[in-house]
Amino acid sequence: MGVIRKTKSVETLLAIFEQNKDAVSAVQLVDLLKDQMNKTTIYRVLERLESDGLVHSFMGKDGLKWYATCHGCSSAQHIDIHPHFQCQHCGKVDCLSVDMKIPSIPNRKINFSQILLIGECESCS
Amino acid sequence: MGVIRKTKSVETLLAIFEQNKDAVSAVQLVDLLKDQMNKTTIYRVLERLESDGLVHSFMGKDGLKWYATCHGCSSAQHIDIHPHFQCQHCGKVDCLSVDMKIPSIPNRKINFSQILLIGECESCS
DNA sequence: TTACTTTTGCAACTAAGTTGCAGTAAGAAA
DNA sequence: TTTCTTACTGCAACTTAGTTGCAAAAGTAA
Repeated sequence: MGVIRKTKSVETLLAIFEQNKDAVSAVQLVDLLKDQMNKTTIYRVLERLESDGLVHSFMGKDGLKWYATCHGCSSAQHIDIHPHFQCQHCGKVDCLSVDMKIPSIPNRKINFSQILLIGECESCS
Repeated sequence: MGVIRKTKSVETLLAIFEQNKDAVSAVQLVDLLKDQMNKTTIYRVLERLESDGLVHSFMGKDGLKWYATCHGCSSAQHIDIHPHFQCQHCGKVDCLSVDMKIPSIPNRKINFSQILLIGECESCS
């Protein structure tokens, strides 16, 4: 890990994440890039980008995997844990920069969290 | 909705939820009951129980659907929204009775939330 | 260029959850 | 109790997200 080669696929995906402030689902990427690269490649590149700390992943409300760029993470640690928002109507997801206090729970060690707020986005309400 | 018949399948599932304080995944139920009822039935009964306010569902960290009994909900409204905890090692999930403040986000209407805290449970740490 | 290693494409697979339809059983009405 | 209606169930086939194994291609360092 950490030795990512700068291949065409990697550059293509990174470019998409740079342009895109919102999160992008794996499914969207597979569809978007279906003429340019194989879906297996997409899933594997995303895996590599994540383990390298360039993007982070989380689950959307329907059990699909979403990805977005990281800020201040590395392969050693994903510190950029923040809530996400998903619109019930259009399905769009984005990262929120608010920070929510994680309570401590007796007898359990909490390592990270996935907070998804669900509702209506600006264009849908 | 609201007109649930008390069939054998419904009673079987409700009995499991009564015995079980932890949440149960659909997959676990399908496996547990594979000799007693069809998986289609399980998914459909769960759907009915949820829309009737008897159980609530949410996504686990691996994108599987989990269910747990509701307290104080009805078909009209699922008020029993609380965080869940999932153990990274054994995969077990349970409902937490802490309550977390949901921030309000400009330009977005938040209807509900899915908060999953991930870490190590008592028996795994 | 050579040699080595990572990355890619392909095809086949896995697993969760869904759908359509015909048959069965709850339970209200007679 | 029997009848009738409608909800419910089982089956088989399907859909879809994501994974795996392997051979071929492309990075990279020397």
